[in-house]
Amino acid sequence: MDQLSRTFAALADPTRRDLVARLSAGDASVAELAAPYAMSLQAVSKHVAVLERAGLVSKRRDAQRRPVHLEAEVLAPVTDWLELYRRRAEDRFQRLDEVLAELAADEAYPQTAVFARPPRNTRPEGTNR
Amino acid sequence: MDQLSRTFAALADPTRRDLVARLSAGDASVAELAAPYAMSLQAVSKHVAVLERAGLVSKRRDAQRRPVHLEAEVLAPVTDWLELYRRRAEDRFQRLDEVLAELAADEAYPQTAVFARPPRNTRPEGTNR
DNA sequence: CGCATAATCAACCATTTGGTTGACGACGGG
DNA sequence: CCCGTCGTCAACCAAATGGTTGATTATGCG
Repeated sequence: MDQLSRTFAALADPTRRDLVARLSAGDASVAELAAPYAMSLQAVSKHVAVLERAGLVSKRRDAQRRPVHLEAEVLAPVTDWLELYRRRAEDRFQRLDEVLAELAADEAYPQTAVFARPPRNTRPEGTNR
Repeated sequence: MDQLSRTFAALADPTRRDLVARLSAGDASVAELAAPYAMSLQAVSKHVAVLERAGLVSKRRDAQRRPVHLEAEVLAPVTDWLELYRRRAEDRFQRLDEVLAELAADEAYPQTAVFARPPRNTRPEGTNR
């Protein structure tokens, strides 16, 4: 699994998002993290391990405790990905010449609408597994 | 499953992210979307359904075709969530008085480090399922 | 009408996921 | 030294995921 998939998957769980939220306020041990939840310590330990595999979190070593630290900078690429395609879609939506082109296309192919015009650009990123 | 989890989960798959990327360039039918992949049309249809359940995509109706349209605005809450906690972590990292407070705490509780000080704020968002 | 195309539905399968309980290893305090 | 705490490892389980094939439903074209 690629990095971006691991990160999105890690954040797709409400418990793990809550862990990230709490860790944004400061480091915490696994036991401290586990306390509020109605689930076993082992389950929380697994959640932390998922965050760690995604690079979202790291563990120090302090006696028996393993203080967990949020690596907030790895959130940036995720934001970047989201913003790239959100902006791309909105830019396209707002461009006037595009709208005019669609009108022209509607005249040329009245029954097959906009989407059916000759393909323009497909697969901006090669990302099939 | 909550909205944010559905969105993150939808984007955790490379094929689905590729679909979003391609749809950011314009609407496309399911068959058009399926063409580049080494998988069945039904599989792609399922992927589109996942995106639709997450609200990332909508389908129009045009004869037999179901042109798929990217609803880019639902990406915004995801970006907002990410930026909130990234910024919170970085702000904390940069605040000088925080650093001084940690030093003071280290003197008060020498063996139990920073993370073990009296809890400050836990659970900014109630999000355990 | 009858056929080809677009898409979904349905059943099935293998793998992953999120949780459990139980056992174990590492460490520090009395 | 021994006990209690912190954390992980291992095995297990139910449910969700990502794919398959086969059948079914709409729709437009000749």
